[in-house]
Amino acid sequence: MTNLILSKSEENYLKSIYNLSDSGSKIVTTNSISKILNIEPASVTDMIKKLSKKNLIYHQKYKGSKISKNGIKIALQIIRKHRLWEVFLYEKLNFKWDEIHEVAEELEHVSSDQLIDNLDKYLKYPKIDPHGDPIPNKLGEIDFVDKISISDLNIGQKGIVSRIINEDEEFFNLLNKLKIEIGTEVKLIDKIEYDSSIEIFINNRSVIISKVVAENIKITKV
Amino acid sequence: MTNLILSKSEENYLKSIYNLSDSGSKIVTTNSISKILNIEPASVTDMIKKLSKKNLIYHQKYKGSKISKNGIKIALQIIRKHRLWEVFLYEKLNFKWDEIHEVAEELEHVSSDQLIDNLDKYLKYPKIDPHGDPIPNKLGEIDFVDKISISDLNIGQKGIVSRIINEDEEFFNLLNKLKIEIGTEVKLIDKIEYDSSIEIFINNRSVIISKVVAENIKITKV
DNA sequence: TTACTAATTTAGATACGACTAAATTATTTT
DNA sequence: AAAATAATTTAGTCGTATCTAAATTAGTAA
Repeated sequence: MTNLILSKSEENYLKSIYNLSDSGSKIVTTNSISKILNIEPASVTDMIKKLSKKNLIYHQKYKGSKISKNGIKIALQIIRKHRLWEVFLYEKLNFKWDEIHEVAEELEHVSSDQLIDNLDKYLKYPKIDPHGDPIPNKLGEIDFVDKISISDLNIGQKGIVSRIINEDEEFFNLLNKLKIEIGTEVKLIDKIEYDSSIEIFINNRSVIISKVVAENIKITKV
Repeated sequence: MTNLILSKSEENYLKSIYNLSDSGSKIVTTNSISKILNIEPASVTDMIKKLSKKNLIYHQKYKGSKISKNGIKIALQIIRKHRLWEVFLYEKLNFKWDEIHEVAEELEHVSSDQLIDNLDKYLKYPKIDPHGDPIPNKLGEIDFVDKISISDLNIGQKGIVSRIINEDEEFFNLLNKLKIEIGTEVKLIDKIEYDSSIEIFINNRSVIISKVVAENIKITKV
């Protein structure tokens, strides 16, 4: 039963539920789906029933939803498409880092296995998208990803920027100004208790970044 | 009033009406739209009312529909997207000539000017798609196209294959076998009155092709 | 443990884009 | 020119995906 054809809406719900569920492990509330998709809770309830009937999620009334094995499989294929298109837009069509998400949201719903497989090959089977998020392969296998932020380093420790969360332009401009990108080496110099901002050494100089910024920059320790 | 946002359905109707109208000049019947889109005439009538209200077509009850200036403009932008995606699929993703149409039908509805403009640039501003159909530019300007088929040549005259109509695999295989593609030179040797098939000289040998095949291969005289 | 609040679901409505059946108009044939 | 046929439109219905308002349930605080 893998070959259901899902509507664009169903795909969007499933993807959101997967994203909210911490790789399928957590139960997701109706409200959280409502917020992330900007759709009223009552409408979310309707769709939950639909996805439940198709065995893509399990749902307990008033308790929440959990994505099924098959649901995860399908969600990963949608995420695969999204991220491959992001690579295409970024590398081939010269889109900026903060411009790719919106267009990929549309492209991900074009359904053709041949299209995605050939695109994957054309892009030389990329492992991560331009934000550093891992791209599931054809089988739905995915490298799980660092959850360590810069602020989790101890003073004096180094890391490599591996993933940047957040799509918006302001954040993009800031990263650009600081010359922070995937692969950049950072070293934690100091934690400022007062406002939880941190001082880092990066590109041969030290800068202070706020707590929020630090949390959106994930790293691999070195 | 150029910046209407149209649904996928509206776009498909508009494109079909344009295609059936001989570049906007002819009046299009409800039935012909019904046939080409595989949608019941009653439903077509509904959509005609909608497009009429948006001034994309003019409609006279029981008489037919004519696409408006603005309708043409929008239709050409959809066709532009379709054909650019066809070039992409054919040249970059190694799709076969007969596989591109279906996927391009979906991709053409992704709406982002930046996407199409950058794709156009990436493909080096192609003038024709893999079938030889002209690609409208950003302004909607389009090179009009040869309407001469091989069978319109006189005996002994030569032409260059400029356009191949028809998407289906059988036809594709036949062209492949005969090594007919865009740019191939053909010479008319004889017209066979009995069944209107014709004998042509092509790739250093003579072959006989049926009337239907001949009509679907358009040429430029040399 | 009861009452309040927040989350969720139910009920009923709407827009879209399709359908069928029936009515109307146009066209063709006799 | 009337009758038959074909094309088109109208009327009414349906599924999808959304909404609002009201009812129900769960969780929290008194």
